[in-house]
Amino acid sequence: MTQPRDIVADLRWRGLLNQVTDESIDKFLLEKPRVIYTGFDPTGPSLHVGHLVAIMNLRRAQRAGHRPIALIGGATGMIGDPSGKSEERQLLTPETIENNVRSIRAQMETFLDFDETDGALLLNNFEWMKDFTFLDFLRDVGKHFPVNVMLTKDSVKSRLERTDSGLSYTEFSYMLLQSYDFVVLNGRYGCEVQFGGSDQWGNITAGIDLARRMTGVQLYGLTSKLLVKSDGKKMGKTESGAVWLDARRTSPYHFYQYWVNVDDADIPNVLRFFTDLTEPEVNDLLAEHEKDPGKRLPQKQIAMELTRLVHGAEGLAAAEKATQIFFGAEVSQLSDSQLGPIFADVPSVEIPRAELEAGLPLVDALVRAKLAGSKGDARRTVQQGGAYVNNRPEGDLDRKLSLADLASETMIVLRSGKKRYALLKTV
RNA sequence: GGGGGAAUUCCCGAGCGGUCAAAGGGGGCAGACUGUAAAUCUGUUGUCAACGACUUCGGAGGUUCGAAUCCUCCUUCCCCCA
Repeated sequence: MTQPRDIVADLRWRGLLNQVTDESIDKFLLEKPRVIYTGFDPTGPSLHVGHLVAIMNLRRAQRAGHRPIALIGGATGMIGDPSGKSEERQLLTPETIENNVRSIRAQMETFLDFDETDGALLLNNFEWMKDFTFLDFLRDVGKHFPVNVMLTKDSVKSRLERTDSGLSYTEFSYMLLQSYDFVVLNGRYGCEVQFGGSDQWGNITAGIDLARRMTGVQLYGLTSKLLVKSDGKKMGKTESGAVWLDARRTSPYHFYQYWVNVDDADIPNVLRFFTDLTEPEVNDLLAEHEKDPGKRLPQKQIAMELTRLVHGAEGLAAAEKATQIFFGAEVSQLSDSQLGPIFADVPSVEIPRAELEAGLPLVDALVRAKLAGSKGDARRTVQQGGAYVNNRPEGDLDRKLSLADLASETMIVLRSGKKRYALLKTV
């Protein structure tokens, strides 16, 4: 049995370490390979950037020599975790959850190695919760939970202190389910450590308490910091919503662009939190950036690393290709074979060739391509000099697009402002 | 159960019976400066066949030449007393 590398030290230099349930956890994890789990509730149809740190931590644990378990909360997802939530959650239907579980399962496989013996495990707590009767649960699990202790947990307390939204018995019970998961995973798979975000502290310690009461074992927990951007917003949120890991929801191009556009102020944290780069590599990049910020080396590195990890080499190539074409010089004399692959990847619209032959007003084209919310909006963009056709600025309100504007056999590149692109394809 | 207050555009928030498509701020979009960054400055921000027209101020009616502004009922929320 090989000795694992120091995962706790790794998390510490990355600035990810928030709290540990026992200071000796680093020794515990150095002694021999351990089984570590993190839970993911299938509240959405896909994982998003908000989940990424937790996933990366499991990945780091695996690379350090441990065995990670990604637990999908098919059961807990039906209840809704009150931790960090200010209001009662809307319950999801079982069908929705089932669908979510399925797609999350697929995504998880790109981050962890499930193949080798003792490789990562992907489990669903619905498996052991589904046949657990309410009476049995109350007798076997509930009995070990003193309500007065539960009431002191921050996740519960903060909700009770609010006058405008209470806490239902259902959500109150969430903690019991997650605690029981830990006990089950320990019993079945020898799992002894739980990782989670800082909002999971209460649930993790509750699980450790439960295990001690039910089986007498000593389990460990570790929470990581949540990354908040310099502007105080959550990482991975854009105006239009979450940045998903599912290529159908957030295309590799957009995913890549999201990271290229990370604020300078957030660069150090993003490098440490989201990439596998080592401490010297990170320091080098930061030093380079300091010398010549204009090159935006770290941004490009981050975008490259993460796009490759999430969307594979092909996804990265597509994203880079699109970036290259768009952010290069004037676009012309391209071929469909060059533009084709990125067509699906950036916002695109198809228009009948006849319309273009007849002369399609630029203003209409901008609206059709969703680069403008209305014709008035489109007019404004044009008037203010923010409209581009094939990267050439167009300030004429009456400008009509014609066949002569095609950048390739069938496509025109539209752009609004500095970096919002769309493709127009004739059919 | 009784009494009082509120609901305005993406959000917060001002709003006199006509001069209200509705102050101001935030956010968004675009321009300048840059580095596809931040900060800053500028313009813009209901819709359209656009010097005009149409649709908006919780909902439904009404008063009036004219209503976001007044009246009635309804819905929702907040506060005070029981």
